[in-house]
Amino acid sequence: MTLAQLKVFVLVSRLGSVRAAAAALGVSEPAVSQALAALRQHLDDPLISRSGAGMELTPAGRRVVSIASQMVNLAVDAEAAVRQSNGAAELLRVVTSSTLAQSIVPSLLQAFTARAGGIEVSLGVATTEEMSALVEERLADIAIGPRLPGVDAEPVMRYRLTLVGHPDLRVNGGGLAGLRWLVDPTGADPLSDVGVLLKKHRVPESHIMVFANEKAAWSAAAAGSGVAPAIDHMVAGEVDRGALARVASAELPVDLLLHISSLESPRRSQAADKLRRFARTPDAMQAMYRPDGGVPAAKFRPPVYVTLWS
Amino acid sequence: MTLAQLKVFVLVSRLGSVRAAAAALGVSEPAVSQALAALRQHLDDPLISRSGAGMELTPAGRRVVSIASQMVNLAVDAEAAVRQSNGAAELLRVVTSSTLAQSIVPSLLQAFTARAGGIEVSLGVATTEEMSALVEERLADIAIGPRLPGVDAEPVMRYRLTLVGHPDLRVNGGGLAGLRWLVDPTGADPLSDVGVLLKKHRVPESHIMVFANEKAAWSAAAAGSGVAPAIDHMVAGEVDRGALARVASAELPVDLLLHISSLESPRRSQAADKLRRFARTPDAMQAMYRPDGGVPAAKFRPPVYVTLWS
DNA sequence: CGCTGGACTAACCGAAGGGTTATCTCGACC
DNA sequence: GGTCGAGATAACCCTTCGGTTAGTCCAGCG
Repeated sequence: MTLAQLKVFVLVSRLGSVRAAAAALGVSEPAVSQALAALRQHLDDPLISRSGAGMELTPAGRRVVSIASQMVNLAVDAEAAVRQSNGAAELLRVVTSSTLAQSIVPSLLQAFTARAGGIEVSLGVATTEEMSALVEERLADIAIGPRLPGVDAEPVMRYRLTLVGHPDLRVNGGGLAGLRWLVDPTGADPLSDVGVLLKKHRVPESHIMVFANEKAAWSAAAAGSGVAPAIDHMVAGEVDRGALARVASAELPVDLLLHISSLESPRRSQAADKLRRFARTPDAMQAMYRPDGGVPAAKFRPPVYVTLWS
Repeated sequence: MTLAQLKVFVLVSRLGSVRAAAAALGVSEPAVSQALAALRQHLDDPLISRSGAGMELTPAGRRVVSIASQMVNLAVDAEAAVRQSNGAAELLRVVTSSTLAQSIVPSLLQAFTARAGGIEVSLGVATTEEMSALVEERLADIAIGPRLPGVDAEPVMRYRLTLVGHPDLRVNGGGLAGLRWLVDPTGADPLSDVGVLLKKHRVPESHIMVFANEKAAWSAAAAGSGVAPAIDHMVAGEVDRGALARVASAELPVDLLLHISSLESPRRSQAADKLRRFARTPDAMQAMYRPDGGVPAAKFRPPVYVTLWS
């Protein structure tokens, strides 16, 4: 019985599938399946098993989940305690959507670390569903994205979701469902703002193309391949250049709220608390609205693309 | 950071020495030293270091001990929870002294398991100091031996400690310190009843011979090699046969109390509670006073000699 | 009835854990 | 200032963990 196995088990039970846990952990699905098998053998109990849609915990499994969750939490505490005792930088693990990880969040975090000092930030990308599980299991300290249920979430920023496409593009009768949608991985997350929108308008899978990042989707849109959802002030430069044009419709543009979510106050780390407070300051607003991600154009920094941490 | 490493660290900090922890765990001292080194490296902190007599925790070490202790406890809980959910036998880990493990305790436990049912008992041997640490860290459920400080201890039995030797042996002027003492490993435990006695009378190390078990010490005593402390009713058979004779002195025989110790009520397992209650019944008394250990002479059962459990 | 998605199994592999014995280092202590 | 006890290290071995890819099994479904 290792801590890694316990972590896997907790995540599987929270996310309700081996695949989802594997994705959240950034490993192959057999790796998760095997860790689970090892734990099952050790405890001599199936713990969790498939049952139609989702998985079901055995009586023993139910009890083990809560204990295992505590153990994983304590492991995090232990590492944090040592760091703090030794005056080392606190570690703040932020998780956000693919879209935001490419634009708003890095500049926010950069401003934050420069301002706060003594805090080391790592950024991970996850789906909305994963964010909930990660924060609740304390595998991440802060989630930035849609409002997460079950944890302490507060709005920090209002932003406008726009649709852009080639300047000559005209939307004909079919409405949004008739267009080819060019999205980044966040668009494939059914609980993301874009995902919800696509579902609401019953855009068929065949009309959705997922690109590795938002920039790629934009350039495809600029080439006339379809329309791409974008955060308005992030795509403003392209629109000004004339490479892209906003596409108006009944649903878009729409104003949305960006939330910052973490555990409720006593259970969240000090660093998480600091970031929450910082996110409400004018400095933070300025950083988040800056279109270039806050990084001087000269030195290119590849987007942080860690799915999760060890 | 593995659970095994955490267990080692907790034990070292409780017992105040690597050697003691190694002995308690039944492994070599480098094994413990290495586990500790691995944890130190992982957490990047010395955690604990020698300082004159004993060892001293670093600030980080102090915080990690308490967290690690909780984690080890939870690991035990998890396994117990599974066993219980599945209706498997509860596991009761009893720890006692070498002497008692050869005589009184096995018959007590045998009577207990026969009576209670659904409880699986495992017996380990440890020094008095180790017993305290093991019970407090929940690496054992029950300790049987001298009264342990800091935990919930109650007397369950009165027994007489006698000194036996060859029938022709005469004690001359030198008193107890002048005799050759033939003891089992419990005699080498400075906090055991016999150990306290030896210390009190300043018996020099050179006059103490430690045998692997009490029977061996007795037979050496019967051969005239010296005197052996014994639980009176356990050695009665040998005395009746004329192989040994009681040696009277100012200090011995002496009446002592056998204690049963465990964590206080809410924190101890149900099985531990049952054993405590059983130990006060007449059936238990009868089992403990039976000289042959309750095992029919015909089928010999080797004494349980696990120092600790995995 | 075959396809497909999701969990599991098999076979393999490198890294780490955890054990041993032998040796080194260092502080306490006569 | 030897000596001794105790912790740390070195060298070595074996097992387990944790990861991969490839393939199997099975339920649901068109």
